[in-house]
Amino acid sequence: MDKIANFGHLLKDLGRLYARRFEERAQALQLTLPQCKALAYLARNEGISQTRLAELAEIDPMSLVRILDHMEAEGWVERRPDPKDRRARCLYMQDKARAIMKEILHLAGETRTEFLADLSAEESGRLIDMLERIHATARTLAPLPAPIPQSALGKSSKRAAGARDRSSS
Amino acid sequence: MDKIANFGHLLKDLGRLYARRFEERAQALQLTLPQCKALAYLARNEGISQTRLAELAEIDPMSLVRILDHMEAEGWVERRPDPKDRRARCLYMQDKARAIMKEILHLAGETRTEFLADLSAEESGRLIDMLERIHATARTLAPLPAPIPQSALGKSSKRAAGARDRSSS
DNA sequence: TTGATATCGTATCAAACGTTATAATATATT
DNA sequence: AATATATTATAACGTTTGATACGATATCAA
Repeated sequence: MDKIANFGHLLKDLGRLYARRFEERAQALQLTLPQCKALAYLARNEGISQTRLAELAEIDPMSLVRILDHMEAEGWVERRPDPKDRRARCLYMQDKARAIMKEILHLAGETRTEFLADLSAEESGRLIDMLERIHATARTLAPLPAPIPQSALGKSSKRAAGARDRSSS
Repeated sequence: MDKIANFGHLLKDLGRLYARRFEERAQALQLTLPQCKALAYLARNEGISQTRLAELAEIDPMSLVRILDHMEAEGWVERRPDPKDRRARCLYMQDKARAIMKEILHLAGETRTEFLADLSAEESGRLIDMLERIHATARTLAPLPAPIPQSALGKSSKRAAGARDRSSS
């Protein structure tokens, strides 16, 4: 009936359920979905910097820091100083991580299959294709003028950019 | 290439972008997407309890409490004691909220249109239909045995159900 | 060189989310 | 009626997430 406001929630909720399900399967590995994602990209690009990995995997750099903090502490990955740039770190997988990459891909596949069970292979393909198209569209939207009704200058009164509620299911 | 682990992130990220975009549009109203969602369901069911609204809108009851706290403080909704059950509260919209329901639906429509711009009307319909099917599938998955490797009884050592990282983009 | 600006990684802080626990009240059972 | 159980709403807590700011280093311009 009011699918209108629901479109966004549908996406978000599905993302949440997918992550939860994947992590249920991966609990033996003690790895979260974002961690596995970072690992998957790192596997194909060992030696890159955090910034680069963040770009490739489209993970917020600050989030990546935290992901790596945990994975480093658990011995999955290693941060080595970059000999060319003392600011940067080069990222490497530990053997422990290499050993389970196949398992991770397997779990991801299982989870995806489970979610797409009701769709034909063709539908699944179209779905992912459409989602990617929307994502591309969505990522190029950022601007949007920002009204600024009346209090244009000087006045720094009222609710500037305040703190509102953002709760959800 | 590794769309595998990406499926979940795609959904989650789209949900995030959608909410952000909607809230950009709705900033004049100072309402978040979840708040608008709650309002939309309440509009069609004034007088219901929080539990009921949480069910209808599929919002976690605890989250709904917080959403209502804010909306009540801002004068959008009202919590009245239920004469039949002193535990419960009956929810009502304030005139202030009634006045902007159309606007909310309009903003939601705009946002949705914007996101689905690259898809034909038919594709959009199929997309939402598929997402809903997946959602239905996903919601019935909860169980999954939970391994419990060896330390079955007594032993409450090591990582019980600990705190892992969960960062993301 | 020196100084301005950009970049890399991280700390910090607030908002949001989820889980579990709890007070008050209602319902069911004996 | 008396007791046990369930339900409604909320509190309290810990974790996660996002935004901003910062220190260190690199790069560019003069």
